[in-house]
Amino acid sequence: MENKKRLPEGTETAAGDAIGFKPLYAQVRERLMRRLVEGEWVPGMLLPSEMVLARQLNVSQGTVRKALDSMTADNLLLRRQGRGTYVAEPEESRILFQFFRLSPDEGSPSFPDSRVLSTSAAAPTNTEKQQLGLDDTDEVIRIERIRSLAGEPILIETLTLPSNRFPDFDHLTIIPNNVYRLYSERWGITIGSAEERLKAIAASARDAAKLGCDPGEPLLLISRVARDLENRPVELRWSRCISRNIHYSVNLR
Amino acid sequence: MENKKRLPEGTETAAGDAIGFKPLYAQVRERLMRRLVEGEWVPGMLLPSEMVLARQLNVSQGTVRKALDSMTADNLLLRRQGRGTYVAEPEESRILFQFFRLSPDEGSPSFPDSRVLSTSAAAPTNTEKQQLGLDDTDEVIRIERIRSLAGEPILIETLTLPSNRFPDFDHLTIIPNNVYRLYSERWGITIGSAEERLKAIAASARDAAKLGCDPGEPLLLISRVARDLENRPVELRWSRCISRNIHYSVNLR
DNA sequence: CAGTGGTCTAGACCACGTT
DNA sequence: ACGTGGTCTAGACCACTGT
Repeated sequence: MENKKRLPEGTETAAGDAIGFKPLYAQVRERLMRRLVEGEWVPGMLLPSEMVLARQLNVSQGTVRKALDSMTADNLLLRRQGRGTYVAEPEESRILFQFFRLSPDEGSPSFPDSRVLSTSAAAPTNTEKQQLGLDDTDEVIRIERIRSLAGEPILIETLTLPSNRFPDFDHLTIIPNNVYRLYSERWGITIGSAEERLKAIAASARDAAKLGCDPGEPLLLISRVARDLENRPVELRWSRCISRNIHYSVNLR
Repeated sequence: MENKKRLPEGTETAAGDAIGFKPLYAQVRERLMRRLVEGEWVPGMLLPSEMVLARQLNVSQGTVRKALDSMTADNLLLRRQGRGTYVAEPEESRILFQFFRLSPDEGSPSFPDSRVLSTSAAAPTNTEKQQLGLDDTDEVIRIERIRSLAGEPILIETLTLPSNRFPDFDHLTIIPNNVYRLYSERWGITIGSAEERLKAIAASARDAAKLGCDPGEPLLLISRVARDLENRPVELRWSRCISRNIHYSVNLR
């Protein structure tokens, strides 16, 4: 029963290096992540079984399992007993659960409709440059849309995308409701995480007109930075929401 | 190498019962949770080592580890290599990280001061009865306080507690800033989780006066239901926050 | 040094889903 | 019947901590 030595491959350092060692399962996770990022495995695909991966990577099944479990915890994979391990898909139900935190005060959450007001290309603002990691030569795409629940407009939002990550965006004839599925299918960009900041603001005259509420009415402002699997920011989102009959929910554990 | 049969103890059912089996590690977790809930293990205490627990419970070390890992993931325990496993304490730094999601727009988050405006006992409202699971004979304690960051009042909040879970609350001379530590030390109640709902509202005349802002100014309303280790609701919190220079942050993963 | 949790392996059986 | 992931065990070595 030979015991494999820890050899962080690709990161050769001096022999006496006392720090910076990664557990084997973390190295396995990184290898599997690379296969996801590079598009070798696409959403919906069935992965090789644990035993096969273990032989491929020359580690034990238990170590592969620990890596797969960690990726499953991050909603990147889906495991089903008796069937296998699949690459997670950006379906509405999962997006709804993972990235959409608004629910009606009475009743269960559902995915809102959306109507695009405008799409345009522009030079990024300073904030956009900073949050998306762009420089002066870069360009962004801005999309403004209104989203409704049960026919009632509930929020107006602006999406900002870096043009270089979304080539030919302007060739699109329609922009679907579920943009994360679009990012995945059209450009192979998987949204893996996001940070949101919430504030209460007064409705601007413009937003009020679009939403059909009074100017100055309190709106919930949700600012999102969404990141891809390599943790690079790929979308800014700035939603202004009428929270009269709707709330944003958070679980603290 | 005998293989232990799964015998969900304490839940005897018909022999042919095909459903409702719990994995061993989940049963171990429940046993350990009972020792926490019943106060055998108190915050800060060093738990027996994995090997000792494994012998006590007649399972392998790996199974104990899976239970301990799961409790550590829920912030109930703290594990330190070389030292041991400790019961988590409600210190400010942990509360700040786990239960306090407000940060200044510029700078790092910190725990706000608080000044109590009033404490009173009363009959619960219908909402309170429903959310705390009380009936007509029960009574609640209400605390209203203002919290400040860097001298600036940022929010006013109302706490509602069921009197029967907090006997002699009115004997308290002072109510400390960190009430979760108070709940733990005085009544042995550990807050394990909470749900929050956020909305944007207009400041009432009364809140505006107390906070020193304009009536009608948009405020972030945060409604919290906090639960103990047995998942029973033990605190309602209704915070109205000036979010001009402050935001509520959420990570979506 | 001894003791702790952290990692890794190997092999077994179980529950589930497909064939 | 077969292959999958899920659970459980046992034993080994490593890294960290305090003596």
